[in-house]
Amino acid sequence: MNTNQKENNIEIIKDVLRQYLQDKGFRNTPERYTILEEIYQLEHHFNVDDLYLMMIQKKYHVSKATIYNTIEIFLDAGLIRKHQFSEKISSSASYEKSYFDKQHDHLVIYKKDSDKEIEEIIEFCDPRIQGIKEAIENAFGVQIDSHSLYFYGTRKN
Amino acid sequence: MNTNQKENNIEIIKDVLRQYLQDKGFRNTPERYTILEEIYQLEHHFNVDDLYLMMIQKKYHVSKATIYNTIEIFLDAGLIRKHQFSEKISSSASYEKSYFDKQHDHLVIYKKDSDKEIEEIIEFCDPRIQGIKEAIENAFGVQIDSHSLYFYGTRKN
DNA sequence: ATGGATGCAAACTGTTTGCACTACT
DNA sequence: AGTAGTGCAAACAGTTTGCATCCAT
Repeated sequence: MNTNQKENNIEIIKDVLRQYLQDKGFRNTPERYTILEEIYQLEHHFNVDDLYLMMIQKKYHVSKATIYNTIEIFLDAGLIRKHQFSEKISSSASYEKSYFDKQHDHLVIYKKDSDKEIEEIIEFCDPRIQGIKEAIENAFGVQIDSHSLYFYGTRKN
Repeated sequence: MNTNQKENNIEIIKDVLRQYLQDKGFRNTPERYTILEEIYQLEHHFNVDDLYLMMIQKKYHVSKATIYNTIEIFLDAGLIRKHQFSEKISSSASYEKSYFDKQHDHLVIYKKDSDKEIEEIIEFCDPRIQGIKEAIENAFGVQIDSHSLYFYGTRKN
């Protein structure tokens, strides 16, 4: 993807946000667009602190409260996804931009003999999960809106 | 399952713990067995606070620190499993006894229009997940030790 | 007797909240 | 002008940690 396409994509994304804010009757604050831009420049997962520090470095004036608030909005708008990679409950949530990606799941690879230190996170997409989803919907009479699937393992030597 | 079988099961479980503690060179403290008994009397998911309050009510003298410590041991011994049902990161972890169960996954049903208030948690077991697991193992050259799969949805009306 | 395990309380961390101020609409 | 949204700091909740004491080995 070249630079022009990226710039173009950012505009699309901003339009999505603009539309969403309008539909919900929320305000068009500059902070929301700035945070969105930052997120869509990231290629990998990030957490709130990463994002906050990045923005401080770039001399943007945003508070963590606003980042948390904004992230809620982006989640609801479908612009980002939330993950909890570490099994440690007190570790922070991770996020990733989601608008241009298809839904995918994650393989968490731990370092060997390291008590759950994460070595790498690989994304994958197996269509069979759709079959399971439909089976569950039928079996229990529910409408499934989302799922999360994580595999945890270590590298074979 | 009748009462005799249950009592029998508890003895089996205690033996598993005894063996585990011995193998690891950990001590046979009464607290560990008491907490194990309490957990294995529970039919549903529980969190640390539930367990702590239950034990206080029954006049056992255990601290939360010990419960947290003990739960780590039980997890490692495979006697319990850990879950994070709520997508809210700051909500507590849930646990369940695991020794006699087969691995299963969870369907989290939210109350309609309730911003993620949980109505019910249903367990299911779809063998297709094994196929996905094996595909991932082969595709990425990893050994998968565990997985977690959650579906999130609402009841159909 | 020795040091692993416990109880207690204080510390910690990620997230949430209250409040005064700002700036969209 | 009115109020949603912001920044800041304090509060919060679940979990972890430090330390004195206890007890399994």
